[in-house]
Amino acid sequence: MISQATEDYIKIIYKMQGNGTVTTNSIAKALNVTSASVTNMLKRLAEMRLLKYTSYKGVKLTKAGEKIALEVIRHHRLIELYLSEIMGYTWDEVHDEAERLEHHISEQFEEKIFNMLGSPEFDPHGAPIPSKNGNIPKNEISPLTDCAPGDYVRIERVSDADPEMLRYLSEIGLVLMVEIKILSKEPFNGPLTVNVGGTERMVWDEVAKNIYVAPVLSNDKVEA
Amino acid sequence: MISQATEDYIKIIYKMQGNGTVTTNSIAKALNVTSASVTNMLKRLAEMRLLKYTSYKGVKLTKAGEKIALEVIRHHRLIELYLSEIMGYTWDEVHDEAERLEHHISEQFEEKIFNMLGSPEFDPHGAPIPSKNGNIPKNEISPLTDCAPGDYVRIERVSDADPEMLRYLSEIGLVLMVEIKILSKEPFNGPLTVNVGGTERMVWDEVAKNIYVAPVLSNDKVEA
DNA sequence: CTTAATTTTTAGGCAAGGCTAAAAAATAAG
DNA sequence: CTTATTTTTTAGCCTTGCCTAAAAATTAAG
Repeated sequence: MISQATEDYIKIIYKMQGNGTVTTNSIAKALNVTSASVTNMLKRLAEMRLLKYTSYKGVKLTKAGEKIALEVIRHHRLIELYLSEIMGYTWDEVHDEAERLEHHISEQFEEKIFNMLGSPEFDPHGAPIPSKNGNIPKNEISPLTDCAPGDYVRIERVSDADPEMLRYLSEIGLVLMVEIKILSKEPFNGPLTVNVGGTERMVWDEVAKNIYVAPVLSNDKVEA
Repeated sequence: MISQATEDYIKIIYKMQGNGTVTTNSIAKALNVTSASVTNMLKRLAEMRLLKYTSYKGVKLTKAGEKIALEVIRHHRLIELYLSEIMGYTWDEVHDEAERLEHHISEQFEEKIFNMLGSPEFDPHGAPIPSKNGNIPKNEISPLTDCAPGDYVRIERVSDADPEMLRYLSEIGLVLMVEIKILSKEPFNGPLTVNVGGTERMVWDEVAKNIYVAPVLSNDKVEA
């Protein structure tokens, strides 16, 4: 049996691999444990062949490690969607519940909710749900902070890290699939102004960096 | 935070308190650990004031211990019912899934499923679901083994201990709320014959002792 | 009432996963 | 290139829960 701690380490390492080198310290910060504990755990994970670990260098998941990461992430995101779609949770409530349940559901449970949800590809924050065999649905998105005045975009994903932020975002109407127009943008990571549902909103850096968008194509507009 | 092991001990002790003295050995057998482990754990549980423990004598839950037991049991039975009613699990599949999940759902999750299920009082095996404040719904039932020829009874509860047995019971139509007539009974714990849905069935002791029934009252019959 | 059998506890270990404090390695600065 | 700073690892310790083997207490049998 694979422990919850193991799953948590593997998952966080997988996520961090996406953006640069994974260091002992960064894992420690992400999991809120000491670096000494991390070193200790990394050795054990290496022994289990879930990752390659070179002292003082860094860490890289093996195929086996990645498989586990994807399974846990699949569980997490399916559960988030289930809580939101079927059980009436709001998008700021789902993360904490999913964080615990992801470690304890059976294959059968996973299959049931996957079917009940109609083989979904994205969770309530727009994050892709890895398929059973580890494929990750793609969608072309870029940070809202990269937009320029005049752009017409759709919100495709938001970070689920901070529930407070999620509540604020729904308050001002910045929710998934909403289309917004970029009105202005100040230099030096200054605030943007956007038009969302007819209202003009100021979106400064700390908020904007939680939001990812895709351009709305002209034929999409026609369809709508 | 209260650990899963703690919850498991408390729950099993609570259940065993119902039928006689709870001994170190009996706990060990029920949890499939050694008696030494049990002694060890009992000391810690006593320190936490979840039970009174007298060496070589026995064990008795405190109010605090009972409260925890009832919470866990409430979780377990609500989850079982949810899996069965909403997610399409069969009654032999729900126990194992609930056994893990019961330790990891939030108050919010509990409330949601409780409401989705319409404030239910009994789980899919007919076991009572303790209310939030610890009340246990009553229903007057007796073991099928106590029935006499001529009795006309309704199945109100079955033991959920053995999934195999549950599958067998549904196969032969002995499911919850079914009404059966006792046709005959042999002495010395011999088999009963019963009429279930027009079919005559033999029900011997090992099967019968999983089944609890209530007499069907004449006005119930009229209603039906 | 004494011996045998059973139950329970004690003693000592082990693995997981944490921690702190100190040592060692790597990196950055002068 | 040497010193300071930061990062990582070692060493040693702790708690939770489990184990085995042996000792002690209780219960049963003769």
